[in-house]
Amino acid sequence: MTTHKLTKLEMQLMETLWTRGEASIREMQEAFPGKKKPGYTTVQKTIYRMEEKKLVRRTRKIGNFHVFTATVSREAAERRLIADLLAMFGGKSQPVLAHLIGAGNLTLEDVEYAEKTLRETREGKEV
Amino acid sequence: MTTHKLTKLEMQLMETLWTRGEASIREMQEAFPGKKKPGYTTVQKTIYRMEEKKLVRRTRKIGNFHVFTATVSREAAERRLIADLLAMFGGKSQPVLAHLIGAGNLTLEDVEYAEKTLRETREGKEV
DNA sequence: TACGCTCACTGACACTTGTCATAGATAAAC
DNA sequence: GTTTATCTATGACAAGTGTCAGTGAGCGTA
Repeated sequence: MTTHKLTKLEMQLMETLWTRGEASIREMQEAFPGKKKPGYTTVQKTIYRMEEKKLVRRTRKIGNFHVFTATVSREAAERRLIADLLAMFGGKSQPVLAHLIGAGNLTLEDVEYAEKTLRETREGKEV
Repeated sequence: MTTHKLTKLEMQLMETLWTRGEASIREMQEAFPGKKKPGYTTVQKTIYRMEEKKLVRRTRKIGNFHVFTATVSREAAERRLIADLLAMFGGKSQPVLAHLIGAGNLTLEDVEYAEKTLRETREGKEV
């Protein structure tokens, strides 16, 4: 159940795989967000290592190159990141929430929605 | 303004410094949470490195040993962790919030409080 | 004062990660 | 079929981190 903890670079590569379903090394490198794309071989090496860690898998070969797919879900990877962050906060979510609000990019609507969800879950449990 | 990103071990050592104000190597090692305390020299080495990174400072010497203090605030360190996590989520807080709720250790009260805070902030801005 | 315990400091090691460089294979174009 | 461009695959390196081991210094007590 417990997946590896992904680094930022790994997450960015996975992003392409998660949204497209599959991609080649070159595609992942060119789809890289932001200005600073890593070199081709950097992406390649990283993907190879992710392959050893069973995070991705090469599914087929088109002409000269391989096509990769993610073998862990975005949900699982993200969950792992959150779990690790929470561990840093002694397991308490509240301070994390406070920081998210402090960061400023959490709207009132987001929180209202979260509250509604929580309330429904609680009611569901109480029944 | 941008502090170093602290590791889990570093955060746990800082925890002692933040709550007590100051501590010796031995104190930090013994105050370590959980079952698996790192060895004395491990803590020592880590603190020395944190000293080089200007995260802690030795303030005084009692008898044989040194007493350390944090030179970065808990707020700043935590903010940095959140910022880095958010970067992994493409800068979007909402999915993080969703995971926090999914993790289950975020109470309805926490969210209600957060909502109130947000609402007040918004009203403050609109006035 | 001499012994023993604790601490300081340094060096070393294994792993992980991001980064290149290079050599060999292969497909595509002429 | 030979050339050219693109991949593959492997090796190397510098940082950063967690972990120990060993050596030397200082304090306290008998």
